[in-house]
Amino acid sequence: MSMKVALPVLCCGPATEPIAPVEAEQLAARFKALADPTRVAIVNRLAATDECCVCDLNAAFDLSQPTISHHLKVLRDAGLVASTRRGTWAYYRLVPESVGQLRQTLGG
Amino acid sequence: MSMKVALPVLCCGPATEPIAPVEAEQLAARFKALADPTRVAIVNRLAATDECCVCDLNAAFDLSQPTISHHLKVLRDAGLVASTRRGTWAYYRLVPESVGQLRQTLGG
DNA sequence: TCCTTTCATCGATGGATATCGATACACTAT
DNA sequence: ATAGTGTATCGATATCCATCGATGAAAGGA
Repeated sequence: MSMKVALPVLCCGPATEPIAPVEAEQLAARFKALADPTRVAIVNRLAATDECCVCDLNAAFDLSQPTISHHLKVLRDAGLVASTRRGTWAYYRLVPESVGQLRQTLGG
Repeated sequence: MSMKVALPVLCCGPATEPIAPVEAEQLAARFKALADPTRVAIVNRLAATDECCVCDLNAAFDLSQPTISHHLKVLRDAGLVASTRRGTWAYYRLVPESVGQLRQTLGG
């Protein structure tokens, strides 16, 4: 009988502690909010203008108003944007901490 | 008759040129590749170990081998990882340029 | 050659999502 | 109050995706 002790030839060692599952889900949820061209464009616009009202986004994206509202809700639920109502209009802005968390995950 | 010339009260001006649609789709496709907890964890692991064989990932993620292979394909198709076959094993590694592009999009 | 191991692909399925029209809600002005 | 406008939600539908078992392909060892 060949003892076959087979030294543990790890192809790749777990160099550092793997990411916590709950944290992976958090990050994935936020990346998913960016997994749509319209939402990428919205975030890009918000990054350039600090604040933006929905009426302007409706005009900019050749999509129905409910669809834009849906995308904004997805970004809101992910914590990537925040909204404020002033009078008739709703204004949206980025949440820098959340965006920064994603950037940091990508090796920032 | 009140002319109602309504000065163009732009809620928010388009401060800079909006992102090109084709570029938004490119970015969204890559973010979509990260829109899954398992894939976030894989990328996190690759970022820590430089190189990793599939057999190790299969052992690490409590998912079936085809499922892991599927996730690796998604990451490959998005250009976020690359693979090399050496003998029996396939080794995966990050593609730093692609990851960097995403980081830059997030305000890097 | 045959067998084993490693990895990729295929086919199916349950669940999520993007989109729209219709509708409800919130605010302003008359 | 009533009307009008800006925004959110609802309901429906077509498409996409994560997951699995089964199978195929490729490499190495007996």
